[in-house]
Amino acid sequence: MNREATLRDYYQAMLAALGPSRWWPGRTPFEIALGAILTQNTAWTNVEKAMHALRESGLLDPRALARLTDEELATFIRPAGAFRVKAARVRNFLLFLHRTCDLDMDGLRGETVETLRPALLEVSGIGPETADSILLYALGLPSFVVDAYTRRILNRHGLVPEDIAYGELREFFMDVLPPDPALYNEYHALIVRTGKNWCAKRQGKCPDCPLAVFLEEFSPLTCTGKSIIPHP
DNA sequence: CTCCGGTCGT
DNA sequence: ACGACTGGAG
Repeated sequence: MNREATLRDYYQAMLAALGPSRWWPGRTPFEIALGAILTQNTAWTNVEKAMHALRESGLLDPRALARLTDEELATFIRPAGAFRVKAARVRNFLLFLHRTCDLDMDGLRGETVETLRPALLEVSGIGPETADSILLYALGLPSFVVDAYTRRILNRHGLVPEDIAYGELREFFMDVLPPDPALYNEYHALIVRTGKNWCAKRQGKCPDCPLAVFLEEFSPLTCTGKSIIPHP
C-alpha cells in the first residue's frame, strides 16, 4: 500500500465529515500542558472540571500552582481521577519548568523536538504521549501524537499490528507526512473525535463512521476489532 | 502486569 | 453494577 496516500485519504475523510477541530486555541502553553497531564487515561470532561476549579481560583499559572502543597493541588484536580498520582506528576513538571525556563514556557520557544522531547521524557509522569501532546499542542512543534484511538483505529483497519510500539506508530505517520504542526494537530484531533464517537473499545459503530468507506465489509452487530475484515 | 480514581455511558 | 476514559510508573 502507499502509506502516504492512505494516511492523506483518512485525514480528508475525517475532515470532510467532521470539519476542523480548533483544538486548544486561545489557551496558554502551560494550561495545555497541564491538561495533557491531567487527561492521562481519563475522559476530557473530567479534566475540564479540574481545570475549571483551578481557573476559578486563579491557579492556571505555573507560579501560582507552585505555591500549593501536593495535598492542596490534589484537592483541586480530584475530578480528573488518580489525583494523588497526578498531583505528583504536575509537581514534577513544575520542577522541570523551574529548572529549564524559570516557570515561563515562552522560554522554551526555540527548542526543537530533538532536544526537548528527551528532556520531557526524563520527567517522571510524562510518557511519550504526554510529551508529544505538550510539544505539539502547547509549543507548536512537529511531533505527532499517538494515543489509544490511533492504535485501535489503524489496527481495526488492518493497517498496523495491535501491539505496535508507541514509537513505531508515531513513525508510521511521521515517516510519510511533512513535519507540519498544523497538520499533526488537526490529524490527531480528528482521530480522537472519530475514535470517541465511533470506535469504542467494546463495540464500534462502523456503519456511520467517517472511515467506514475504507473497510471492505463489516458486521453492524459485532463491529469489534476482530470482526472487521481488513482491506487489502 | 497491577495500580491509580472520579465520572459517565451502557 | 460495570467498564472505559485522548497513560505512566514501579
